Amino acid sequence: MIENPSASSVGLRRDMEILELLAGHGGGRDVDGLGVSWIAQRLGREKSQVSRALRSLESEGMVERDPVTRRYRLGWRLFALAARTSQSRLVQVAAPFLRRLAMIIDEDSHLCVLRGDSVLTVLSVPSSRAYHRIWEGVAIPVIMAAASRSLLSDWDDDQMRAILRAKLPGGLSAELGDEKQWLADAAHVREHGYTTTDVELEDGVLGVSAPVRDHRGMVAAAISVSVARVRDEARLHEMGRLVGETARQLSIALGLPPGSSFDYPVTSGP
Amino acid sequence: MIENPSASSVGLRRDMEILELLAGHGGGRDVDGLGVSWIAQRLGREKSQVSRALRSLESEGMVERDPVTRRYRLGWRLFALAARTSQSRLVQVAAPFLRRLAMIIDEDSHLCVLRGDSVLTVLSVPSSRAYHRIWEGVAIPVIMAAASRSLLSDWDDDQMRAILRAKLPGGLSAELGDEKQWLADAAHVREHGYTTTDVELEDGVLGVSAPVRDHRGMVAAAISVSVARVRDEARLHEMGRLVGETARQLSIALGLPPGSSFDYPVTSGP
DNA sequence: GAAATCGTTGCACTGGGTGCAACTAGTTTT
DNA sequence: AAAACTAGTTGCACCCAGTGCAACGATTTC
Repeated sequence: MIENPSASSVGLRRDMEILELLAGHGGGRDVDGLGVSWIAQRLGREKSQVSRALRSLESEGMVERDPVTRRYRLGWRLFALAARTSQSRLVQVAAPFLRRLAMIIDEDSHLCVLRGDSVLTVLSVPSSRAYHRIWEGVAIPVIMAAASRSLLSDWDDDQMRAILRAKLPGGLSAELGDEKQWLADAAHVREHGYTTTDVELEDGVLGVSAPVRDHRGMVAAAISVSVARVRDEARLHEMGRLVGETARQLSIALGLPPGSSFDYPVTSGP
Repeated sequence: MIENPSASSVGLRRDMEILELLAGHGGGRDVDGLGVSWIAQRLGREKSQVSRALRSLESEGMVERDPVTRRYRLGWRLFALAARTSQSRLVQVAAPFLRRLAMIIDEDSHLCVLRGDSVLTVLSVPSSRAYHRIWEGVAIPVIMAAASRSLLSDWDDDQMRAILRAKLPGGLSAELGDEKQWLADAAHVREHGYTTTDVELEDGVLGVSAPVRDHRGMVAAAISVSVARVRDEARLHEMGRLVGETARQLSIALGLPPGSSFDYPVTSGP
């Protein structure tokens, strides 16, 4: 058999597929929870296998079963474990900062981290306006996230080029912006402490992001704000300065020594 | 232990033991993360077994490895799974708690969440008495909801003041109570685990509410009960204690580590 | 009440996990 | 610098746990 270098055991893979399915369908509006047969069919596995796997997962508290509908959903144990991840601490420290930021500029604010070749949003604070999609827990490819510019900002140019080329499957490269723009954006982050992404992610929305550093000065996360397209260039960069300043304060709250070489002043500039 | 009737598969049990160990020692001790041999010894298992299990877990993102120290800690996948479902799970898990509460005190009980600058009621359990308005799916402004006191209870005073001022359009401020009362109510929540709102929302009705925390300890929702105005102050606070205790138990059911700093005892007091 | 759906269980088979030991790699000791 | 020690990975033979099929009980549907 051809070995996957990062191979996972069959049992674990099956369990993870089940958990992922339960998580994915958690946002469903209809009835909540999934039945054994539905999961089995969706996964292309034996009913019996899924039934037994779920019972095991239940006995460990990873899933729980509704006593009446007999449907499964994710369990308390998973949430308890999640609370102990490194992301969890980050979120708790960052929450007040993002709330304040969202209140001031009244736009959706997100906290994103880099995981592998995806950008994971770990905290979303919606603006006061209407309903916006919650991105928490959702991972999107590096090249499609506005926050990537900040997350990758202190990578070598070569490494950045490498990940961009690897992750741009042909045709997409044109519409998603070229390397030069990425490198320029990263440079802007290094100089000014934030960057704006003029690539359209959604209609009429700009991305403003800034890097958050941990105690060692390494980029640990990024604050990303979706800004409704504005004509006023100056106002956009004023927002950028605000995002950058918030990221700087959050970095210090996370243990970045104030005044260190990484704790540079945030300046507003094109 | 002799024999668990609802037995878990061998592989899963081993994986869970590992994850639990990582969770227990990941919470900021000396150095972050655990090594293979240490885990193996602690679990009384073969090194090789632990080594392979951890590699599988890593490939699924359940754990992640520090590239330099080669130590493992809990991974982003746990966080991502939990974040995506905590919302929808809330209602399912909360339902029995609210039903029980409504049965004991025989008043309308509601579960409310904060969305943007509105308070959304996601679950309503009516009392046995006659007709009461159903609030499910209804969003009302923060300043007009009794549950807000609990939902905002661990915000900074500054942030709370900010949202109050921003959302009080002039003339309304007078009749809806002043900032001091809000801050006092929030403080009461932090100290006693619940609060009562003596501002009249409807005729002769008081609002009793308590914060529900998610696995991270953040306020995720609030239980809010409309109590027919009672003369007896002591009875009101006894109800408050009951609401607070229900919210506490619900929090734990949602994954809040029992005994954590957020899991404070609920006390009845003015 | 027949039929369909959903979930669980019994059982023979086999493939993946297990434990031992050898191995590499890094660090400290002599 | 060789030896000794620690940390982690890998090869391999054995064998038990997981697999798939099918039958079964429990509900729901028509």
